[in-house]
Amino acid sequence: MSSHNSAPSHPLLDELTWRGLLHQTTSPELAAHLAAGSRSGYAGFDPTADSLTIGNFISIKLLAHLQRAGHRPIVVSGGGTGLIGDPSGKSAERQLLTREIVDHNVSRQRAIFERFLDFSGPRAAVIRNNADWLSSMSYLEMLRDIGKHFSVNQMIARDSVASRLEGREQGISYTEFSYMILQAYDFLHLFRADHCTLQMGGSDQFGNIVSGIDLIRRIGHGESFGLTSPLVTTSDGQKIGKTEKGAIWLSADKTSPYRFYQYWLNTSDADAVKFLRWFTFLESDAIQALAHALASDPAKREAQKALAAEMTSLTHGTHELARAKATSEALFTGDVKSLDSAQVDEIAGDLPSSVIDASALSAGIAIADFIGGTTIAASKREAREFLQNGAVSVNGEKVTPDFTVRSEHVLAGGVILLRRGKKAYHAVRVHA
RNA sequence: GGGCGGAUACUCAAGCGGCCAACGAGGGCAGACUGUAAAUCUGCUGGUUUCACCUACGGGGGUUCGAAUCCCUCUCCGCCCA
Repeated sequence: MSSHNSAPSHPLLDELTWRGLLHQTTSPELAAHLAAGSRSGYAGFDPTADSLTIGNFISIKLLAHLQRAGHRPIVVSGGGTGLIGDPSGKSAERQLLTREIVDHNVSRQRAIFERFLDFSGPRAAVIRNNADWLSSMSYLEMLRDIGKHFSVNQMIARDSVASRLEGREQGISYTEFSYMILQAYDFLHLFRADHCTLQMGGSDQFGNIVSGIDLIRRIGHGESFGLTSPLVTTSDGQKIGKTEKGAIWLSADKTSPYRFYQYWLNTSDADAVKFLRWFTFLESDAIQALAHALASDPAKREAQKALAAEMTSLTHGTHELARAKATSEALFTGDVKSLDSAQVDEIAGDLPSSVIDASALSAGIAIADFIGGTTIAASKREAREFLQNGAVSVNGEKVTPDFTVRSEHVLAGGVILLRRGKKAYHAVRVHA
């Protein structure tokens, strides 16, 4: 196993380098290989969920950069390996997914890739499902033709395996132990079927990538390459895209465009420029300009705004971006009373909401009771606490604990907007 | 199979008959300061009709005026001996 960080000399590698997305390559020859012709390269994705998160976005972006540099990206959905489970980076044995779930997830993820990669033209992206070649292969074939080329001595030396062998309490099953053979075989298959000569992935995939390259050298009698991106984290070492409310997904039904926009907008100063390089396709000049803007007037948050705008339009389109921006604007300026009913209705659609009967309101409801059943406060006890702290607003105006909600507080769109603290909103729809 | 130790709130981790809804740390949430940032400081972090009651310390049963704390049993986990 060897790695190289020496100066790359191909536009793709240069691009990834200045963006901070190049961790290591398997060979210094990669630049020459890319320069000599149009190549095909792939990255794999686990079908463990029916969508993808911004944690997966870096791998998607590697493929996108590859395509922009004149090569063909191949998305490999791990429909077959997903039935096994990759032990890399996992401390415990994983639960196996059923065939039905994996198939369903693979098909749902397709739609996401179509937004970031070009599926037309001479360098059209393609999607492959490794279940197509893995599931038809017999166990005997696998052992005879593939397994023969793997040394168990090397396999157990692998970090992902070694860490599981150390502690007797966790262990690793034969199934997961075999994972690396399957992934190596994927690369061989793609090498043969699609002339694919490059595999990309996160730095934790380096070992698996090298296994594939070795296998191709041994029985494919060809040369292939690997490239990894660094593990991306926030400045305080947190995983990106993990929030208390769950991961940030790339599909609107799991993370609304508004929430998506807000996630990026809330990026800390320390991370903003880094994220612009990692996640957006903005040019170096544009990012430098934003870096200067951030340094000279951080309060304006221009870098964060650009990041949020870029990511939202890229992922959900310009129409959704405009909506997310408008919603954010209205909510955070507190100026919700001047909105017309259509606008209020749209905003309410982006927020967690609940329904209340108009008749219940005519008598007036104490604010603590009103908030109790919403996402603003988990219980009435908590509601009282927030009210005591002065954390609650109704329609953009701070309220006191003795406030009573009445019919007159219903906005044009038949909605009452609640806010707790700075960022937690809830819409109550009033049913006539 | 035998011996020993353990299972406590989101996590780690005290408590070992009443002063325990349960020390402390982390996390989370809110307030102040700000910029929908970071850092810092303060408060909160089981529920309700708030100073009272209810539900909780792996499951079930028991002792006691009273148990997270003692006893029995079940489940799971760790260590040691076979």
